[in-house]
Amino acid sequence: MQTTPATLEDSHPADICSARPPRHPRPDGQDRYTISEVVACTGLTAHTLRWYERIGLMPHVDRSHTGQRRYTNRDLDWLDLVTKLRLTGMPVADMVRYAELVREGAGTYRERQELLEQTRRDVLGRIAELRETLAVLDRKIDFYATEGNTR
Amino acid sequence: MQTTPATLEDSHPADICSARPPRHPRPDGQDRYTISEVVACTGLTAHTLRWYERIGLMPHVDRSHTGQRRYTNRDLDWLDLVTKLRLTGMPVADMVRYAELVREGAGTYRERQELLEQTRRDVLGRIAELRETLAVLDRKIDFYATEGNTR
DNA sequence: GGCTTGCTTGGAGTGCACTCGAAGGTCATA
DNA sequence: TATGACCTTCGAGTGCACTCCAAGCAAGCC
Repeated sequence: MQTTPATLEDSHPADICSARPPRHPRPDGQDRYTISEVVACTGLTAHTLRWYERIGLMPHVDRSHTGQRRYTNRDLDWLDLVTKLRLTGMPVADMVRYAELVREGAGTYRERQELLEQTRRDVLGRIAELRETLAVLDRKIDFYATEGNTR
Repeated sequence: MQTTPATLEDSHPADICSARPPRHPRPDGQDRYTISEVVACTGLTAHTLRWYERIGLMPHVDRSHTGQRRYTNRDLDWLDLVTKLRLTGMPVADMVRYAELVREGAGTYRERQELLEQTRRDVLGRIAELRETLAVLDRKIDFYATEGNTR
């Protein structure tokens, strides 16, 4: 697929197996973001970020010497995935399950694949539903545009 | 647009302005469904149907001489629309607003049109998001399929 | 030292969309 | 006429995904 070695997949729970255009605010090596920086670049709230960690949806985030969270680029990528999955309507519990599988290492590849394939089917179904709804909306909008202008 | 006269649009709050393939269980005239019949053909629960009425999301449903609900084909069409709008993620409060506009009559055509156009934009955005997510899922699934098989 | 800003924790609270329960009335069939 | 399924109302309860709060620690600055 690409150059990312499989070991990288398991070296840290963040599960970066396919590179996006890596628009990280800082290059790897200088990536120690405070929670408010992560808030600024993800749009999530600090409350939500801490809550994600509490429920096991985030791999354990690194801390500063005073105990404050320091997020990495990898954490940002993970949050990006979580955000996308959330948009599909995937329940948080299922995402936690996926996070657990990632933590368990390479032995769970098959199960992860199945989970994502199920999600993929859900997304396709959802898109189909939305298309149908769009058709209804278009008919109604057309009606209002036509009838609304003739009276 | 089609043969449905504009007056029909306002004759009853159900707002049937664009005909779907009218797959109604019974022809107009014999359309007096009990709540459990509506449950069977919409997939909504009786609780939800009563609740929709309580919060003003349903036009007032006809009653039998003993006070039991009797739904019409028009009510079924309205529920179909509501179900579709719900799938778009539209908040119930917004749907109630739309229902109010329908109840107010033809004078609200423009506002209804704007509301639906906004919804339309939301749906398009949602589809775009889902497509992006789909791309990420495909890349990840591909990774698991490839890496998973070589180990 | 005092002030402000930003962070920590655990637990409690919120808003949405249902979902259920209790108490009782109605209706078709045996 | 009696049984049981089905209906009514209103109010309370549930589950999810946050969202907020209080109390307290730490760092930077005047």
